[in-house]
Amino acid sequence: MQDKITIVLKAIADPTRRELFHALVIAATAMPITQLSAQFDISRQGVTKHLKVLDDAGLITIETLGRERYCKATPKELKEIQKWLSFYEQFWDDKLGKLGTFLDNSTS
Amino acid sequence: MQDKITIVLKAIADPTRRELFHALVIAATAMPITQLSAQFDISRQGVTKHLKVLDDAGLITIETLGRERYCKATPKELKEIQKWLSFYEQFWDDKLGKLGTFLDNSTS
DNA sequence: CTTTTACGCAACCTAATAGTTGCGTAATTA
DNA sequence: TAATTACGCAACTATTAGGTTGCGTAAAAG
Repeated sequence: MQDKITIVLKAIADPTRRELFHALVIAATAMPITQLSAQFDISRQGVTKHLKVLDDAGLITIETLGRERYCKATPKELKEIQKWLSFYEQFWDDKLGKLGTFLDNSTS
Repeated sequence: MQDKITIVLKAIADPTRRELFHALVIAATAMPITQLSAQFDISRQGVTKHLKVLDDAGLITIETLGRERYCKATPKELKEIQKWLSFYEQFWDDKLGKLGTFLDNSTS
């Protein structure tokens, strides 16, 4: 299977999914799928598929209430990316320009 | 066309490309394609394709010297992701739990 | 009870991705 | 000069992704 970081990165790599996620974050309230998809010009099913991907990545949570399914953003999961990035920060302003080989304690 | 952040995120969303990028970062020296691809169990052409994607994202640079093409990592471009993430940091530990609507000054 | 609404499931289409192999060519080595 | 090496280009294949439509069903509204 795919590892966590790959799932999260793939989820936010799609611009439509970033928009969906963003809409949920700034809404700051849970929103049913139909209401959410009204803001986008793709079909409800298209939105549902994207939400599935976001859900699998842990970036949103979905809760059923009656016939509606309320989605809300869980941005905390973005820390996964922050964690991945953190290893490379040390190389950003090439403080460590040409130092040969480092200990490889980071994953992929 | 796709915007910058999408290109960068898609580039690092693939595990093989993250490995290639990582290998170049820790090598801390430019490396010809064949030498680099020797560390991977996909074909040279497969590696070349991935390098093209990383190059387009600005995550590596490639320089031709004689018959060889030297690749080196340019991790600075990861700042693009950091920038995207920064907007959502404020929501991480739900400091701003249920505050209604915020100003939407971030992109997608 | 009937109608509408919100949804999931499944089938389908198309385009993009990750990978391959074969071949040509320019640079290096023998 | 001849052989080898490093590479790009192109064609091909299989799988995944983003999107659609149609249909069934359970909940809510009339």
